[in-house]
Formats: sequence, C-alpha cells, structure tokens
Amino acid sequence: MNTKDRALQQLKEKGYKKTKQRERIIEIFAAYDQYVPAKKILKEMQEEFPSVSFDTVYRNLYLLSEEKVLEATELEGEKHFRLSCGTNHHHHHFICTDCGKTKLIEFCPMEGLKEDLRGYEVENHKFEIYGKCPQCG
Amino acid sequence: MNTKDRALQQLKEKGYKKTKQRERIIEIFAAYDQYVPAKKILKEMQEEFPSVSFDTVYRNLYLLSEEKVLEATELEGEKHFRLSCGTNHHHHHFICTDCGKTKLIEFCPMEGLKEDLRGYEVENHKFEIYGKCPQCG
DNA sequence: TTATTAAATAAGAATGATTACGATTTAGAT
DNA sequence: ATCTAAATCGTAATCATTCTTATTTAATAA
Repeated sequence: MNTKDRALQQLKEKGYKKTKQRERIIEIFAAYDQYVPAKKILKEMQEEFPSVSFDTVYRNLYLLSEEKVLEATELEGEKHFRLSCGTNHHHHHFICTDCGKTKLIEFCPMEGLKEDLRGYEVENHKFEIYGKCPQCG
Repeated sequence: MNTKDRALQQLKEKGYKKTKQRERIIEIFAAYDQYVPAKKILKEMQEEFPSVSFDTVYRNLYLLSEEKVLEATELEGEKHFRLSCGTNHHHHHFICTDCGKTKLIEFCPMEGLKEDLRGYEVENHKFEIYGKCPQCG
C-alpha cells in the first residue's frame, strides 16, 4: 500500500471522507522529500483545482498533521509541511536552506537533560539545524 | 554601568543616535527576564509615546538584535525578544509556556553532531524546550 | 548658539500569510 | 435515490509585519 492510500485509509477509519482535494494534497507531498511552505501547496492545488479555497488547503494541512501523515514546522515565519519520515521513532532534521531537502538526525538532545530540568515539566521541544547540504554547499 | 547605558553606549560607538524611544525600549526589556512578543513592546511604548509608530518599534527591535543587545526567537508565529542573557557563551533556553520565564540551558546539541554532518555546511540551529516551570507546573 | 545633515521617527498604506464564515456541494451511509 | 454530516467554495476579515514619504531630531561643526 502506498503512502497516499495508507493516509486515506487512516483518515477513513477516523470518519473523514475521501476527497479529490485531499488525495491531491498527499500526492503533491509524495513528490517532495522536504518541507514545503503552505502557499506552495496552495499554488500547486490551484493548478489542478482552479477554484480551490485557502481554507480547504490549510484545513487539510492541519488535519493531516494531527493525523501524523505530515510533520509541520515553522521556517522564516511560514508554516511548512512534509510527509512524515518513514522512521517511526522520534527524530530531528537538518534542513538545507537552499534546496530545502532534509537529513534525518536520530540524536535527540533531550535525553541528557533530565537532570538539568528537574522540577520543570517538559511539553515539547524544537531542534533543527539549518545550512547547506552537500549538493548545495 | 547598567544594561541600558551599556547598550546605548554600544550603539553610539556604531554611530547610532540616542533617542527617547530607544531608551524606553531597553527599559521595558530590563523589566522582564523573558521573551516578550513585539506587539507587547509596541503596546507598552504606546503608553509612553501615544504616537509611536510600528516602524520605530520593529526597526529598533531588529537593530538591537543585530547589536546583540537582544536575543530573538519566533514563538507561535510571532517574533519575541529578550535582553541577552548575561552569559557570553552560546546557550539555549527552556521557555515556560505559561509565564514565559526562561531557564538557561548551557548544553548545546551541536557538539556531538560533527560526525553525522560531515559534508554538510551548518549555518545555524535552533534548540528550544517548552513546558511549565516549577512555579507554573 | 546656530546651522547643517544624516539618522530616526510618524503616519498610514500595503503586503502576505492565515483564519473565519455563510452558502453550497459532495461523499458515504441508509 | 435520499439523507445528512462533512467538506468545500468564495470571499471577507484579521493580524503581524514591512514599506514609503514627509517631517522631526540628535549630534556635529561653524
């Protein structure tokens, strides 16, 4: 089963409907192995559905993020999304500031910080590395 | 010499002028030991200078960041600023999502990643921990 | 002290991403 | 084929931020 079908199946189980728009959004992401800004998805959607609304695109991006089909991050003030990495365990990314491609970072800095943060209730954390990948550097 | 005077002195050396607005911005930050959203600074400025413009506030926030008087970060899509921590060496923060107060994290996760990132040119990184501090938790 | 001028500010328009919302359409169940 | 909740469309609204131009001001030198 491919990424798209798996995602749609997952949505169906939660009672969400299968729509052309949703299918297309997932297809678009499947063509990228990187974070893509919401507005770029909107643009590509408009090529296929000239009258698609912002609302549809944004709503689905957030839905797909909640369902863990996508991962989200904020880069330069814009929300970006990408297909969840195949890996099932927690991870981070190096993000190329030129081409946008990412490299998986398996190491999580939270591991060694339990001691330091005694008394603090950790809810979340963000660790991202930015720079040029070997192709762009 | 206090924080404000030190900052103004530093600006003067670079040829920037001392203005009431700049003085006040620094004073506002000195009253907080935490990240403050730009719009909150704008609001406090308007109490003292009813006709201050967005431009003045934003321009100065960026100037002060470049001059390392302030540190900047983006939280929930909004730019936040705080006085630079006293410490001169590179550091990170735990940020309380309730009160906004921060805890200095001396550990930097980049140290152990040189190996992993061979061939990659690292330009920047972001590591922040979010949660509740002991007072708010 | 006054004149000079480059820097800084005010005022408000413009931008750009995102969110909101009422009306309409559609997917999926019966 | 009918029904209904979910999804979408179309568009307006919001909100932070950036830009622009005219005016004011701080610092310098006469």
